[in-house]
Amino acid sequence: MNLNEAIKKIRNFNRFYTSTISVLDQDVLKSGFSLAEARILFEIKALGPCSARRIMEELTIDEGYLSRIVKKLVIEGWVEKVQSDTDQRQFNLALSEEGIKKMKELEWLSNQANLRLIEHLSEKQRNNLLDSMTNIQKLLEDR
Amino acid sequence: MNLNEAIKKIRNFNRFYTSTISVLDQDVLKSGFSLAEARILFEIKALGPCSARRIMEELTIDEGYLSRIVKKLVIEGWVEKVQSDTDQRQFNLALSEEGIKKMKELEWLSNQANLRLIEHLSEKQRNNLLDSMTNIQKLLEDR
DNA sequence: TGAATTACTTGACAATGTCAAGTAAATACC
DNA sequence: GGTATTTACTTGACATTGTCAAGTAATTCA
Repeated sequence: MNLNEAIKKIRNFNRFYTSTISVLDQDVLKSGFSLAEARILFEIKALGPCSARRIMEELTIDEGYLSRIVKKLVIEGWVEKVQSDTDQRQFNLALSEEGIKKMKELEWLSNQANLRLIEHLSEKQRNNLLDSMTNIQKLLEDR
Repeated sequence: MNLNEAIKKIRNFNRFYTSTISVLDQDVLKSGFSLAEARILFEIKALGPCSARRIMEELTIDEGYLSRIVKKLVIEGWVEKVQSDTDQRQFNLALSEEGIKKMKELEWLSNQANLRLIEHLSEKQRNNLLDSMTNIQKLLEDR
């Protein structure tokens, strides 16, 4: 297949996969969190207690916007915010008990959605799918 | 690989591929169109002259919002809107000359972005990549 | 014919995101 | 040590994006 055909095929796959993933995301976003809120919560979960600055290094997000969202998450009880001992300008952000529970729920929803994606496959097909994913990732990841 | 591991792997791939695609989209969205505008333009391009109603069948979008965006696209000269002969409530929406040119430009940008994605691959690797994509699509598309 | 439906528009508003100025703490420089 | 600069976060003002429901005119159905 020549380059032009290849690009066409890739764009086709991109369209297909975007719509597949967006279906998966719907469940998680039924949680009542906005996309930005969810991204921030996932980041805090992934990083563990961290500063807003640290989150900004990971996520492309406006500083003021982040500040306001964190404020909201704190008010709603998902996140706890404690001024840092070593630097009083900073705050340690961490999931509250409630937040941890909620994030587990979201993980579960996401897992269910992904399960629905593959539950119709045999084990052989499933492994085949995973191989293809690994393959794509390997080919595209170091550019 | 068992189901739980499989789901984990798939979620990992989803994260990877979302971020890959979002890099691709950035170029196109530098065109100055909002996401909604771009989606509508791509839809008009794909469908050819069509009504707003027809676009709503394809895209999930609020009726009023669509109406306003079309209005804006007409004012900016990308789209032409002609009242239908057979049903005076409807309007035929089509790309203008300018719109056609602009969309070709966007296609080109998107192709370039996708090219950058694969230009480091040998022909063999490229075919391998495409095979994997075809494979994933086949396994996931009819659920 | 007139009641219901359809296609689109508009007003009011809510949610999301951006920019720049502001505050206070930490660091750098002389 | 004092002050200038930088850093971390906050806030106000505003722009963009998206939603809901009411409104208008044309069409369809009974």
